[in-house]
Amino acid sequence: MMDILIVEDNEEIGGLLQDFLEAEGYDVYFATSGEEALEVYAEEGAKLVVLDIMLPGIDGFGVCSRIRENSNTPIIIVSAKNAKEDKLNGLMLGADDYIEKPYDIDILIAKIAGIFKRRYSSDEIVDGNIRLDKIGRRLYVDGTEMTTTSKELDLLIYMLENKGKVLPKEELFNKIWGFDSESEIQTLTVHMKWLREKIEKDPKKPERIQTVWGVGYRFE
Amino acid sequence: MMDILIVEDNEEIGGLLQDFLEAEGYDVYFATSGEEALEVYAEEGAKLVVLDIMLPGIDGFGVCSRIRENSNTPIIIVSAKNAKEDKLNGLMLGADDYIEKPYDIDILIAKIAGIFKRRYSSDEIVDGNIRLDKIGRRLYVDGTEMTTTSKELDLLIYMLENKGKVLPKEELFNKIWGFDSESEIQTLTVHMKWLREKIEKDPKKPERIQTVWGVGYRFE
DNA sequence: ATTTTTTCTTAAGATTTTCTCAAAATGTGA
DNA sequence: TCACATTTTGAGAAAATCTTAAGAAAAAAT
Repeated sequence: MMDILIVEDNEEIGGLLQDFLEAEGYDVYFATSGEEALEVYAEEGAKLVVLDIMLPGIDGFGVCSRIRENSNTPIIIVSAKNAKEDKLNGLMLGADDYIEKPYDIDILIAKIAGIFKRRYSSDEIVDGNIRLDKIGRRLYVDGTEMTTTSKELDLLIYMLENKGKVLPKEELFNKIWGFDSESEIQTLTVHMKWLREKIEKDPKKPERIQTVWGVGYRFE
Repeated sequence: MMDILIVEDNEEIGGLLQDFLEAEGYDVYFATSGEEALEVYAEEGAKLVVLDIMLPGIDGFGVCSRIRENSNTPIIIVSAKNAKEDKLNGLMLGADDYIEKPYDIDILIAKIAGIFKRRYSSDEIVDGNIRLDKIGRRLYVDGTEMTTTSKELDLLIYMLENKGKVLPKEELFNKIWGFDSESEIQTLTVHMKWLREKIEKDPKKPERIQTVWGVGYRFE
């Protein structure tokens, strides 16, 4: 199943949008008509649909209701400015969001990211004796809850999501503290120590958070 | 396809940059206008584009979006200092990185190397009884993991990627230690010894890392 | 406003990696 | 084979990097 199905009759707009979304890491299909969209959707499905209302042939409402017939795939309706009727109808049909043309690509990307996050990002990571509830921001080790600070949890999440990779200190630091942080890189190592105390059996001999000399850390 | 396409209207800066990058071993083309860049790009393509934003005629953003239309060639945006808007726009348009003018050539080279590494080099090298995980920076010999130091691993990677070639000591040394290293070339031979101990069946009779008398080494 | 919690800084000490040196071993060409 | 050049090797020194602890600063909660 693809990530995003774009339905848009203007090839230029659709193509550009496709590029942007692919740059964000989504698997995108771009359909230029309602017919094509429904066909592709029936064939393969999609996690989210970005749907222009103004389409030749079957219009956006038609596509929306057909998709809604037997699924609750999130749909973002795109339509010309001030088409209030569109907004009403679209939302009535169960679209998840609505955006006006011409739209700010940033906002659309943010909306999409938000939907993906709410809908598809697993809220729990389980790895060995570690269970991490991302939504509730709680960490369980061997079934018992550990209190963690915000930074610790962010760090752990990032490492869990990049298990097996060597994560250079700079990368970790930039991801968690922001590339423009004023803090010292040493701060990272201090947080690592605290994390180790919480998740390692023997913090003196870390098995999960391994240090890779001269480079950074690797989560196992 | 060339390695790097530089787009920069200042001939002096661009020419200098070209020299530096060619010294790093890249195949570089230097275009002085957006038009020329797009033409050359359409003709031949490039693995990476270093793009100045301020250009006469089609500006950098234009070039960026045109290139992005049907490719995801990595793009590094170069722009005047503190032009946060440029940064935002550039990154929005799908640039992979951003660097401020005046920039440190070393940093740009590092960014480029990073992109090439992430984008165009595979994660795992398998060769005979050796398996090397570049992402995790781990070495397996006959299936069992060997601990390696950073330099050892760098050396081994370089040799694996240049299998069969005679690698002069100076070349190896410059690649791993940097041409401006203060260390003695002897250091290289010490590291070779350590590597041999890790990957050779009989380190006294090396089969993989062969000595080429008076020149350097060759990996078989 | 005060307390509590989190985050950051710092510096000493521990650890690991890297480098240097010189003797021993090996290869090369006359 | 011999003299010479180059490489290998081992041991220890030096340098770099990481860990840790303790206290200061900042942020959040009460």
